[in-house]
Amino acid sequence: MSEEKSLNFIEEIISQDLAAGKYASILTRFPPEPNGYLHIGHAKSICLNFGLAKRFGGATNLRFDDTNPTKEETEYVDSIKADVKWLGFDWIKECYASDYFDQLYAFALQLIEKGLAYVDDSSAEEIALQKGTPTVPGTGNAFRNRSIEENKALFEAMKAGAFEDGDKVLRAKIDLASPNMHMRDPLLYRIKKAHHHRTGDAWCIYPMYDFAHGQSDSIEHITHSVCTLEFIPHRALYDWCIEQLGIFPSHQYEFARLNMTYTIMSKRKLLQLVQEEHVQSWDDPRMPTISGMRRRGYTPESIRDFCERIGIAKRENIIDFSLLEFCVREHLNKIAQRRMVVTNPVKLVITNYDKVEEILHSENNPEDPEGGVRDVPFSNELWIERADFMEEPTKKYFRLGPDLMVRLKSAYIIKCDSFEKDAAGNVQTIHASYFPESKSGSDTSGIHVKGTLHWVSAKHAVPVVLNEYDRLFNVEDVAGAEGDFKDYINPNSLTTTNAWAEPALVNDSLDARFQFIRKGYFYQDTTSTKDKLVFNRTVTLKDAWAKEQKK
RNA sequence: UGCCUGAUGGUGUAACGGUAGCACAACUGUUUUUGGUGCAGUUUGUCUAGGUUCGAAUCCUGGUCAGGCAACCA
Repeated sequence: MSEEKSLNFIEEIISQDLAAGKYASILTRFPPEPNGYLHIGHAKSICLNFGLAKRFGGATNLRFDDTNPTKEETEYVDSIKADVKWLGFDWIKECYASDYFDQLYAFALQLIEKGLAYVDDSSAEEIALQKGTPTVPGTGNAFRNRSIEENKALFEAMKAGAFEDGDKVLRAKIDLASPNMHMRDPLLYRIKKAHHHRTGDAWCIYPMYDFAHGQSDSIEHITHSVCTLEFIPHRALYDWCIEQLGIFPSHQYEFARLNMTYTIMSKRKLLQLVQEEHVQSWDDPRMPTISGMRRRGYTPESIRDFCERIGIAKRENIIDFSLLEFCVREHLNKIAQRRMVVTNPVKLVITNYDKVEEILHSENNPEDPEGGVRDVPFSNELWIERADFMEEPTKKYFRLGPDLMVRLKSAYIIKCDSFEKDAAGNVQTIHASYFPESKSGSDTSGIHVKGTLHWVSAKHAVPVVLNEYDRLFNVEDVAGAEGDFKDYINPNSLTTTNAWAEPALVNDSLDARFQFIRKGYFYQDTTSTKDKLVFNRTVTLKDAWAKEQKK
């Protein structure tokens, strides 16, 4: 822990609490509802909650906020656990709000007995109407004055299944004129005759968020309950419940959720993308989900680094996607194995190469002195990138063209002597001669060239499929843009191409990170097999030449 | 018309009454067998009007702007 780094406002609070002796140690929690897959916004919360505990010597619970059976599934529980683990965090306890249903029910009874809760027979519409508006106080109804005995009997009957969905609700009796809408007799329990993924059909009444979350925190003795800004108005109710029940005083603190350019962070909208098949699945590499990012090739380290860099504050924010890309490039640059892959090939024939073939050696990672080298076969017929040849080169073009010289990476310097075109006028074959004394590592040619090209020996090349991704949306602020967010979907977010790769890739591990030289960072897709290698582009390399060309 | 948050370069985030710093982005230059990486550097900022103070991004008052608050969702 560096003393240089300043504390964010939550760390500030915790260190003060600890210094004041308010707690012996801290306990945080990460409380997802298992109704979808985790996304990068959750990663921010995960890194915060687990990071806080780690930093201050505490622990973190993983708690599933499963109080709405109609939206939640075990599939989501499993994916959430896998994602948190993959990110590199361990919870001390795995908890479920549904484990507290008995206790929560008892709490509700306590409130009824204190005259602080009542059963209301009104419809949802009537209740909404009676709540008034932010500027007009709400009005009560006759149900508000039911006796404690009647409320108790009615609530017990609710639990016993005597009523149907929507017939009755349990509400707290607080203040119908409160300037805080959430204090205007909020709903505590509703009837839902639905199957719960964990409690099955044991219950037909389920607590609302406001009656489950704070109490769950309290039951677990969470010291610092950290959530996002939209829960600020709920805090008064959170505190009210804890106070009236006289239970462990957990405290809620709020920070601004993550927003990022060119993507969305709403579970509802992400679900829509999946259901309407704008993407293939929750773990589609274009999705901002943890599982999508994992499949795309992001490393947990880079995501943690990103979450560290964006900081924690209370103001709304929208983070440049390029910061995430910076983080993943920085990590991958250090660990990725370099390989050569040609995507849009054109044939290069070395006319004066009189050997059949030879094995050259190329470093696996110039950033890693221990990284070693690999064998790369070389022969007189190679594939190079079509974009690396220009019939009439411009001034700053450092690649191949008539009479121009370049180095073939880890091989020889060559000079273009001639080229052939097909009937359509496309360059088909390039003829070049090589300088035997310019061999990499033992170059005595004295020739200096500006450009170095990647290449693949044609007869040794193996076919691979590349999935190259672009941003999912074509506006920066998708959530803030007018109209339907789906109008801004980038129709070209996925490009799949066939390419030629050097043979080493066939024997590489499925989990290895690659940099295809001059192309970008790639990671094998979950569908990849030895017979059909499929790679996903995690992120491109920075491309100064592309920028230059745009000018 | 109410209540609650917040406002520092293009984007984030620090500075806790005492030199507005850091990162990303952008732009130079340099190194380089990846137009990658590395290295050096440049540009750009305290919402506004008053007040307190020797001194204000920071404290006070008014204003402006942005976001949130009424779901039998979390």
